[in-house]
Amino acid sequence: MRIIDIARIANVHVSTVSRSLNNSPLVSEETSARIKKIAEENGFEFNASARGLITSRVGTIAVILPHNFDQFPVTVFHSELHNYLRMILEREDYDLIVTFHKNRFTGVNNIIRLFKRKKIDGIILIHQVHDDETERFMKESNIPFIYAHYPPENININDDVVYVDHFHGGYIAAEAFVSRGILKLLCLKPDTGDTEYKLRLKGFEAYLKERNIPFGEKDIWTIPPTFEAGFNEIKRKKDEIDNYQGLFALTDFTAYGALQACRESGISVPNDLAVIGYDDIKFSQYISPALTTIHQPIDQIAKITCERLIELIRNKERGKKWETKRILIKPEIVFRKSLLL
Amino acid sequence: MRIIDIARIANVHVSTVSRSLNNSPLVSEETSARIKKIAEENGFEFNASARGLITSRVGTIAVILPHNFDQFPVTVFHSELHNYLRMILEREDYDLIVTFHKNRFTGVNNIIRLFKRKKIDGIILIHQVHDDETERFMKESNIPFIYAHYPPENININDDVVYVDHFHGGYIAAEAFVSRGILKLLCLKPDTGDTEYKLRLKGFEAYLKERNIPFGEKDIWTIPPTFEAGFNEIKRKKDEIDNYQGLFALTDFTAYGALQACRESGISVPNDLAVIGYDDIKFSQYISPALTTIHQPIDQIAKITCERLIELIRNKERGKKWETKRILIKPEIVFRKSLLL
DNA sequence: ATTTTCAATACAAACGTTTGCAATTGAATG
DNA sequence: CATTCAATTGCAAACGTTTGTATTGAAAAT
Repeated sequence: MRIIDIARIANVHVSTVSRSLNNSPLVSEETSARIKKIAEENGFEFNASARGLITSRVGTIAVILPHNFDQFPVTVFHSELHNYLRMILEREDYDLIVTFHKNRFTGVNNIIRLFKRKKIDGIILIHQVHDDETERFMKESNIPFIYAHYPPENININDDVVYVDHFHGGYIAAEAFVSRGILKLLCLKPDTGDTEYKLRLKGFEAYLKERNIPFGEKDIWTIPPTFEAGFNEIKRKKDEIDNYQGLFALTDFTAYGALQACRESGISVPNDLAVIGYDDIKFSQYISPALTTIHQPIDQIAKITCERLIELIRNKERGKKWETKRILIKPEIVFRKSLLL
Repeated sequence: MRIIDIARIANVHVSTVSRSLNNSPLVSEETSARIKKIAEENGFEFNASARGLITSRVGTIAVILPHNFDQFPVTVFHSELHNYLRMILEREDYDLIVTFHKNRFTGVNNIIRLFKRKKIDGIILIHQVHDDETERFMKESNIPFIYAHYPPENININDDVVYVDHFHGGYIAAEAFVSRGILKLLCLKPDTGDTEYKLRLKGFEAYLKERNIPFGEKDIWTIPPTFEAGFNEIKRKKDEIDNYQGLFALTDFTAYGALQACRESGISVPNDLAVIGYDDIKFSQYISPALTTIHQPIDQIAKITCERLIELIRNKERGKKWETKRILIKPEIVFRKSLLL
């Protein structure tokens, strides 16, 4: 069923059908109603190829993921984010293509390729695109795009971005400890140097400084962001642990490792050592003891990102110039067993 | 850059360029080489819309997921599967559109809609499509499709399917217990009635029967497939647990709950009670004690599914009739702490 | 009664490919 | 030297839309 078939049935020209189905005001009410009825009855759907050929609008949004596919906890986070994005864009009738920045086999830049081939309507970047080629391409081809989740420190000042306030996350973690009289604090920090981790730590330190609570370099242990690293570090430095009352793990997964090491070493959580994680991966509520942690509002990130991107796409369609926006989401702490409310 | 631009540079007709870039034998070696060089230099990509308009082949495969999006462990499994699928199809230069069977807001059947609009090349179904409308549509429109992961009992005998041998999974679980002299066995079975669970149980029972090991209705506890249900059931029937030496949880997540209940109830795993789960979700290696479980070879499922689907697509393109195939993958047991090797 | 205006509709070109068929080569055959 | 043939290449229609412009007919303005 094509619009020309509908045209024949309705006894009008194809262009009238096209206009009707696209809600153009250039068709009379009755004609349009008649056409829409016929289309409805026949389960008509536009041929996206034909349409895309002319309009370059194909009803598809691309999500670009970073390439650390096999780093387990990262994957969980991205999958969740992706699921939410899909749910939201479903409502708007957009399809979602998920891809990595570069094809690992051919080395081809997927963003550029996708856009050339399919005329993607918009792009959601879940990681920083560091290379100039891509950035230039996106700017030149005027594709609406938005960064999601990553802190804007890494991103061009003029790009749109929706991000979580990692500084604040660290800040409220410190607050949670201190307000409970837990003052001798230790931090497990990933060694990957990502900005988000740095910000979490800065927020943490900022609060402690405000309250004049001693916290220095020696209280920051830098390790890989893995279960194993968390486990080993706590086991290895078991003796030093006795000096601390609270542990802030900058990612949940390290916290799990630490928790296990504590159990095996006879350190009672939260009595001997209170623990706060960061991320609120779904498993954190099932681990034992259930982890108190800073919740990353994935659903919010997804929702706001989509809304903003769709706004950008609409702006572009109307040829409207737009301001870039940086939208900030405040994380919250969720209390469980590893640090009681 | 369009093929006509390349044609001008190469001083040939567009049709020659098209044929060259599509590896048609109707172009001489030198001409073709010249054309390909120019295309390469200019970073040429076909316009998928124009191409799709004619060929109905757009380089897109759709993955249809079930709608239990928010059931956590299910999501993890699907996300992993999806990730693998993406990796593999990336190599073949297919894009992946992920969608649910029906749009939850509009009620529109996404499979039918997608195919009408975009002329999807092939479909991977991660759940059973129960409704006749979809099934009829797929058959009539001759779309290559394949079921992945679900047991073929639910699926039309004439459809392609790649699935895991759940029966065998149950069988080797029983074998693992029995060969270690653990004979008084309990099974935690999900109450959802999915065929895969039934098969796992059947395999389990089959082995026990072979060995004349008593195992009856009272040894099967039927509960929701959740962490909480596993936890509560064990806590509630704590006294009865003393009669058992081994627990087979038909899904890892229930096993996690059971493990936690054991810890809180002073039941030592694996000494008092050995535990085997099913799925091998990534977390099973981090839970404490690490879970011995039946591994679902997600990577294999993904790989084989893709290979077969691509074969189906090729067959269709060549107008070849093909036999349907049912491909079976054997799961394996992975030993950790909850039942020692 | 004639012209102007306007809403509604029709016409036709364009989007970038693919592909059956025709035309052109140059060489091989009779 | 005329003919056949195969290998290349060119031509043009087709795919299903969108959209600027032209046409229509009737109402409004002169």
